[in-house]
Amino acid sequence: MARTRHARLDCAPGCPVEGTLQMIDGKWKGVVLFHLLSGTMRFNELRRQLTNCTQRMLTRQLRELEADGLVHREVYPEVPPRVEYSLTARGRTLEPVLLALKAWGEDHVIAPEIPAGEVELTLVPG
Amino acid sequence: MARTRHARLDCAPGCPVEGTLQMIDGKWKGVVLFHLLSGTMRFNELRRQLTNCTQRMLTRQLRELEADGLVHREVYPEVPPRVEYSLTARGRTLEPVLLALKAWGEDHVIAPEIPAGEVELTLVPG
DNA sequence: GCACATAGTGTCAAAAAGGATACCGTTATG
DNA sequence: CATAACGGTATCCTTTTTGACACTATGTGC
Repeated sequence: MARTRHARLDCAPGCPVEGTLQMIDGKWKGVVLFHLLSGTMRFNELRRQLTNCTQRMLTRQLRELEADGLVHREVYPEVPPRVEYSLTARGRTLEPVLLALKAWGEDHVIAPEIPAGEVELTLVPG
Repeated sequence: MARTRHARLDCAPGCPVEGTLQMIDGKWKGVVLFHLLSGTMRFNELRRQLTNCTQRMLTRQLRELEADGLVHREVYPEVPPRVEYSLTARGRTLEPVLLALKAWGEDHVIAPEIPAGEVELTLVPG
């Protein structure tokens, strides 16, 4: 179970907002869910996308997402081990949320990714 | 400054998602921002909307939101004290995010508010 | 004087989240 | 045998967040 921010969510008209945040607010969950939007990924594949994410933390967050029914974990009987993660149907419904978060972040938190070879200088008022 | 989930946000394409979550993920921030969408509110007015929210926590979260430029705090030279909170222009840009969070929460986390007088029984499979 | 209204602040403790490290299991290969 | 690949787990520690409690400021009315 993800973090329990609120023991009960019948507090006010805004509670659904908090309820959703309760599902996705662990460190790395947002970006993990975002990556899985584009398709199934294996553990290390995911991890390589996440700079500075430890194995321990990734495992924890994935297990919580799985427990909350947002992520599906498929174990293949192979050696070396092969485990794939994908969004559940329920997890897929988070797409509008994730895209909204991404859009806002790009506009207000960090500069968007700049494709290689396309460098643009931006002057920031002193 | 709100919680520092990530020291740096240049880690991957999904980082804007984490960047936005970093701004709004304190307990009560989501629901506070949501309420302020509909207009300016005073401290206790806000608090009455938030079941179980302590004065201390509300103050803390409001101060963080203010520091991050999402909320404007207006102090009136009156007694009793009168302080009003409202969304900044920057805070207003979070509307799509907040509405997406609310929509998902209503559909997947909790039942939506039922207007008084309109009671509907829902059977949950054992 | 006291009580009331409003909106806090300071401080410490408890709870929760995140981090570090060592270790594990399986099979395949040289 | 050692090493590699992959995806973990256990355990303890550190840091952060939240909660509890006491206290604060101002003017007004009784």
